[in-house]
Amino acid sequence: MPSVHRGNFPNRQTQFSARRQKIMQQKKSLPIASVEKRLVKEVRKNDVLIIVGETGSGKTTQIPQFLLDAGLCRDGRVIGITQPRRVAAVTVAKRVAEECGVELGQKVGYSVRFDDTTSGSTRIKYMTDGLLLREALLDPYLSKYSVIIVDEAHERTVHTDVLMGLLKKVQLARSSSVTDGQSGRFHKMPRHEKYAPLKLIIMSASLDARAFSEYFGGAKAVHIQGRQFPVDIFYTRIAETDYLDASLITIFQIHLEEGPGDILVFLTGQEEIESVERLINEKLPQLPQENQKLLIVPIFAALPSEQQMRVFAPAPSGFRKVILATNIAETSVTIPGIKYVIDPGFVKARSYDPGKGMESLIIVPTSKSQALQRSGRAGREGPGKCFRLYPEKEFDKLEDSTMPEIKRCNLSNVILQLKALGVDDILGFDFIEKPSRAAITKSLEELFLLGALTDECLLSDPVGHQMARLPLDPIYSKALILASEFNCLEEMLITVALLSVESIFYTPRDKLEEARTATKCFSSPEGDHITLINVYRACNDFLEKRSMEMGIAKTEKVFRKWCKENYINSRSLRHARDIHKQIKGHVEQMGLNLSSCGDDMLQFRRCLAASFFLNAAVKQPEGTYRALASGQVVQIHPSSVLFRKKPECVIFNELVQTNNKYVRNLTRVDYLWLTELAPQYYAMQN
DNA sequence: GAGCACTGC
Repeated sequence: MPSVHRGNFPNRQTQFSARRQKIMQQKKSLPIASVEKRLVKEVRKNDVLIIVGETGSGKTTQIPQFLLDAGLCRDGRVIGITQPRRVAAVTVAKRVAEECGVELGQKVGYSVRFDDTTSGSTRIKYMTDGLLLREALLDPYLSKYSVIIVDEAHERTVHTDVLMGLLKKVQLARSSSVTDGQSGRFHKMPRHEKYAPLKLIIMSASLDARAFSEYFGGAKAVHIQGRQFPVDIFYTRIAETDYLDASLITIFQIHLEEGPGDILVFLTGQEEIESVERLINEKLPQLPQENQKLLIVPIFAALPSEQQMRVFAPAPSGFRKVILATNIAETSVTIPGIKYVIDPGFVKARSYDPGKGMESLIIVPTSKSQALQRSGRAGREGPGKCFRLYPEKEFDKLEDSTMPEIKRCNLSNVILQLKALGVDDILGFDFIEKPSRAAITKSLEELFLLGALTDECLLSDPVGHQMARLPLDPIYSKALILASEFNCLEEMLITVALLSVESIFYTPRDKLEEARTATKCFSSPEGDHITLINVYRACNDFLEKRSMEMGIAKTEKVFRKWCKENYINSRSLRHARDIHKQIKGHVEQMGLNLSSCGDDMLQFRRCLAASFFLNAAVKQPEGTYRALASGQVVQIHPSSVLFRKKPECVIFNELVQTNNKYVRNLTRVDYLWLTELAPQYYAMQN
């Protein structure tokens, strides 16, 4: 740079202090700043406090700082703040470290799976709720925390719900004034002076704090004002029969009649998004030339991240951006520039049928709070408008809030963790909302069949305890334990890592043939599990050969290139590699026998049969399959390498209901292996 | 010959 220009740039020191000044100003202007004293007083006075704070109140970043300044971290103890999502934990921690003027990982840090920045001097610790649950397995009293703040509690994720039940117990066990023998495992341990009382703060964005307050014995609730711009809500006069068509019309109506500002449309899935995108692009040329400046940007979780990033780029000058999004834009991703929201009122949600042991995704109406959350996305930067594509009287009929996830999912993992935490009576556990008896019984039964529970329904030793230690689906944890006996733990580690992530195969519709040719060289005639291992090892071999020649940064680039060339989703494969590394560490610590079966894939397939005997299916004369455990008639999913082969007997990992009932991720096995390797179960069946 | 909202350990 020519030296004459140098004087025109502020030096780093001035830049730094200018930024700090701006941060301090922003901090002071937050609605929460004026109630610091009152909040601290309430926290001191109440063991449990519910804080209702609307979007933009600053509760997540400010309250931990208030409490630290007020001296709640004395004796080296920590304020823990849980978040349902990793990104939130990471970004908020970075922001707060900056506000405090400290290096991340010192006074302020975060800890999420695969990424822990905390140190001995960390006093404000942001983390995911699932991680705190794991910590409780090692430290049942959560003894290093003086305060635990559960943020975004209104989202009611499984982890948040279990955590609240657990924290209630921990608080009771740590309070010196209470003497009871009803607090699960805690009564087995002597109450000790070193466990100072634990303060709990439950933070929620939903206006209704009643459920939380009642759950915590009538806990005090305080409200904090948010900073949200007004959003006008519009309804249709009559019910729409086709909400995709209605969305399309509304997009064009806004585009032609309303002022500048981007549009966010909430659709239920990839297919709908792609079809609306196609329809817009078909209609666009029919508009007058000057009205054709619309930029369509899709976003959903399965989209490769480079394409996801397109939503953050501003539209070219004169263009209006239309974002077609799934629920990802409701909470996980905040998109700037949105002034108009179109909400057809539907969402794709998971549901679980304990009778059939089957999860499925179904399209259902949103709840009121979800509709509110969606409309709020139009008022982040200025006043906005939200178009709900249903009549107002339909809104009144919606459920107030979405059914908590814990009532819609398989509970095996939850129950295994609770058992490991010393909660033996699952039906009697104080859930904020109790799952159905049928769902609890079904999962208890499954855990029993996997050998995790004894006849008395207690955690078995060592199998049950080992399974609970592994952060995996219980059936995969069991597979690892068995694999060490079958001498194929190396193969099984790769398999369960890959089964734990989204599909690693990336097949864009327009390049179907190329993708197929690319992945063909990995496929095994025995089934999908060995095919997955082949991909994983091919990638490893490639990287090993290359990494001798280059550094880490370059390896990363080469990794992405390899994935792209082979039509592999690099995000999924990286995730699987992280899981593989983490679980490998766990099984080594547990002293399992880390051996390989080499080329003896028969041995590995026998191990698969022994592990997944609950998920076996046999071919029927018509060519369909019968799942042995539930008796359901299923088909092989077309993505399987066994789709055409149709072997007599298979084990599978997933049974999903879409247009048909499909099984996915399968391997060919011998029916006789099942009766040999799981005789208790197959004798019972016959 | 299909189609998979979103998180998380």
